[in-house]
Amino acid sequence: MTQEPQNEEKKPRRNAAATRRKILSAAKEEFAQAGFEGARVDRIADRAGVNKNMLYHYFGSKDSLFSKVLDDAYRDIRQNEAALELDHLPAPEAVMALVEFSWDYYLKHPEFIRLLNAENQQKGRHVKSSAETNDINRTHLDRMREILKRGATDGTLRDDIDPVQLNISIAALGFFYLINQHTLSTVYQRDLMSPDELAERLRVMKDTIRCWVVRQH
Amino acid sequence: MTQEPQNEEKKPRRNAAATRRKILSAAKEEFAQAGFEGARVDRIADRAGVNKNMLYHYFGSKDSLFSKVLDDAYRDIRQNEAALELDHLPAPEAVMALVEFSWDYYLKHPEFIRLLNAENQQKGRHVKSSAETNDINRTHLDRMREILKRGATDGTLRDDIDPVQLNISIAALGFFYLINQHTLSTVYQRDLMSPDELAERLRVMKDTIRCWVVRQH
DNA sequence: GAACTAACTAACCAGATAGTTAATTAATTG
DNA sequence: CAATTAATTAACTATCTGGTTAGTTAGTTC
Repeated sequence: MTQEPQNEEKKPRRNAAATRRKILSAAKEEFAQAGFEGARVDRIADRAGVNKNMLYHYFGSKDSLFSKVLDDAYRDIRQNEAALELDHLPAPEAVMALVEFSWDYYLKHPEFIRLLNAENQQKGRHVKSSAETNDINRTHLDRMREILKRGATDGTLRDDIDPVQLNISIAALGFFYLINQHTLSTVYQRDLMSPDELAERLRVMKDTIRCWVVRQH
Repeated sequence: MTQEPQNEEKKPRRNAAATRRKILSAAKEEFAQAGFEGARVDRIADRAGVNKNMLYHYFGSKDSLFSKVLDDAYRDIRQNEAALELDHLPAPEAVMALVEFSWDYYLKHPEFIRLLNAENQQKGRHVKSSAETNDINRTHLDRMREILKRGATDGTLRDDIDPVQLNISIAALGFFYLINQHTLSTVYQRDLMSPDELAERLRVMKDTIRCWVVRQH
């Protein structure tokens, strides 16, 4: 009894699942902070509190580890997005909800945009070979297509909006602001990350997108 | 006479100005391609066809060299922008001209957006200490402020548009599309860099911004 | 409880990395 | 033309890099 404490979770000295999890979490942080080339395998191991060889044991290489981190990141944002209940909303409000969602998600998960950035610096070579991520994003596009169709039919939205262009613009307005916060804050001499400025940016984004997609009467 | 050819430019074996220029040009390419951490000092020297120590002789360090490259990039885009003759245009058209300019400039100078990206990955630490870049960008903001004031006065533009937000949105819609072209093309399964798609993106950007800034009558 | 498997560790490696040193040589100047 | 200065080179260094090797040890299975 004394050997196995009962009211604490058991701490086996070996735990493959936990080790994998710790590595993935540490890798996400490190890749987001430093980019792919800037990330250091030793630093990931240190952050995870794990021997460096464990990364190679479980993931094979720095590249494969990054691919896994990226896949997980895409899955998480799309799962959260899919959890929104948009079907009962009027089409214009559904679009506004998506603008708000992507902004909130970027703010809550700053590592997401940095990982995407890192991947594009690598010319998207990891994401190209991920069938899963491709599936995930296809349904994401389909959802927007549905909303636009619904809005075009009931006359609330324009009928000539390309869902790809719209998705890109929604992401762009928030993503660019956040990823370039350092140069922008310096150049425009304003703390663009203050709560007031963040709220204002969301207002501008919604205003801009609404104006573009809503049918003018 | 035969020693110094007259109809060719002289090629002195030593040429400080030319060496500096070659280093800066090579550094711009390398930093844009690989980011700050990913860039290799040896590769810059090779590209420039110059001994590595020349970089240290003229620029002191990898960091200072990057700062210089970044400053030059900002100066170039703002100089080109300032050369536009916008005063005689109606305010809405002046805004459209600026949307078109930034898009064309990004396409013509893909290294510019990649350098900005690299700098933000470095948390903007180089640009913070560049007084010149700050000056350059202040006049860039003033120009937009003037256009908005003119448009608000003559009733063609809304009078509640923040020039900072507008500048950011204009940059965002193009910048994001281009910097993330690899993941976006994969995810949406479309070659977003084909001439047709590029033209369509400019159309969407102009449509979006016009709709937001123009006063609805 | 012996045999086996998978988790884990430590020490190591070859090549790369930013930056330095010290000497050489071409242009300039008085 | 001698002295000086600035451009240029090659060789070097200490440290870091992703990845490997070879072994040890904790759980599991039969």
